[in-house]
Amino acid sequence: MSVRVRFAPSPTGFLHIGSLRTALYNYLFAKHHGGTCILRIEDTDRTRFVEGAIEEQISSLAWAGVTFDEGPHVGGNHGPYTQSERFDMYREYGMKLVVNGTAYYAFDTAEELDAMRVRQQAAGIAPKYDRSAMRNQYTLGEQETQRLLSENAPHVIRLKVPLHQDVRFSDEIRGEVIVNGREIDDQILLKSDGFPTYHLANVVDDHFMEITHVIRAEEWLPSTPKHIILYQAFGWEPPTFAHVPLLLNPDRSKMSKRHGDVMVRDFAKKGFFPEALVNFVALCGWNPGSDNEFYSMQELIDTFTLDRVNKAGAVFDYQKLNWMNGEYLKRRDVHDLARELHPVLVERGYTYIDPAYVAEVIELVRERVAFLGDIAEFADYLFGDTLEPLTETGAASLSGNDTLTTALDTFRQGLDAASLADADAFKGLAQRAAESAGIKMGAFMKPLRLVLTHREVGADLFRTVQLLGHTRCLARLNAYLSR
RNA sequence: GCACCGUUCGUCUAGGGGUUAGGACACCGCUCUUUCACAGCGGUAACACGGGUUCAAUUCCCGUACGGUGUACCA
Repeated sequence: MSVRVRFAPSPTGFLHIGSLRTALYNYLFAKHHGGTCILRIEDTDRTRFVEGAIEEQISSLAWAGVTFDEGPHVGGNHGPYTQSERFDMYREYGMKLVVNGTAYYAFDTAEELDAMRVRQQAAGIAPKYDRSAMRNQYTLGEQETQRLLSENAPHVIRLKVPLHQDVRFSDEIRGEVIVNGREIDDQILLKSDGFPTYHLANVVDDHFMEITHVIRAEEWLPSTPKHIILYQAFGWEPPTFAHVPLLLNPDRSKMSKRHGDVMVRDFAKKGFFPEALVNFVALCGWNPGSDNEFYSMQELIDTFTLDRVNKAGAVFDYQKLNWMNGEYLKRRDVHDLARELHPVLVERGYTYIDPAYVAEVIELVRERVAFLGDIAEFADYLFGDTLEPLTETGAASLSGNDTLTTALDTFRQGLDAASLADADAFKGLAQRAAESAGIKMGAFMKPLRLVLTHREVGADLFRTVQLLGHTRCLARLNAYLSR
């Protein structure tokens, strides 16, 4: 049987980085096995629906390179792929369970349920639907139940959990999991608004969409026994489950907004390369058993297996992600990068943005920054005519030093006299200028950089001079010397 | 509280009955290009604890501790 997996987000907002990883693992697993990766929208909670969320999530996924073979946006022959469009199915299958005695009607109000939980907490017992004391099919009797139903009294359908039975399943990542039936709540399957809960919809859909492997976040592990019971109640074969570990905050709680960016769109906006993010996130909780840390999507597909997914949650290390992005910056094709950087340079109003020139600048400085966008800022003196003002300490280090001024002036005259073209020639010129003024080369380079770029750090100085060219160097030297 | 899941350097991880417990990020140091960086080299740093099993346990088993998740008419 061919592998079929699904990623099933709910349209409640932007795509979370943890969701991206779950989607990625599904995608990698499917592609590794030549299977099918399906997108399903779980929009059964009408109160949390966010307009545009589906489109945003799909585009975030596509940005990262995760695409789907079936889904609301691409079709497929197991649709519809949006749960709200499958509304009738859930009612139908929920009713089948009522008929076969594995689910039942309940009429409790929210207040009654709250009161029940308060009572249970006060008594020190686990909050759980009390089938024998609440208002339901069993306590009310068939007649009263039918009467309430005929009156259209608000009601839900609950799963009748077998109390004296261990529920067991084998998780691909965690192994055998066994839970006693008495620990499992009589979960609501159909809400009073007629919509299914996640639990029912998920099981019905996974069955009819012929899902073979459910790869989802660990937070679903505690409710999996309910799903197993549902499969049993329907007489269906459950899929294989694999619960992947959570992405964590530095304090080891579930990764959330409080500690930094968590939405995929935020990472994109910050300038992360999708390849770097995917590479990094794939390695958070999985690794192929090799020291290599760099994987293209195809290499991930080739090497991904569930048995190498870790059990423990992984703290999301932003610092290491930055490093990885820098590595991609160093490896990417400079001309592609120049093209990508172009709009930023235009926006900043720079004049020296010829593609070939920009590529040279990128080549020169990219090993010093982690983001492509940083280059515009880092090397602004190479893209524009005007310099940012000197810092106070920079200005102070230049002032009141006549020999330095002499050396700078000598360097300027040398530039003026000859048309030098390569970095070594500029270096020779600088050496002679320093020597004739009687200062060390080392003492000359820093001020020279300062005058030419108004920065204390930067790429190789003489390559910088070369890229700047005679005109701009002269202009800057003159501006300083005649201040 | 109860249930489930987890625990190798600060972080991501490799490993696995007998290893100098490996790599990466971060951090520190050194070297180098007569500058700042980059790079290269080196360093600090881990098997949560207690019992078993075994000739031998970080590795297997059981507890404990700690942490996480779940405990909704949310997903």
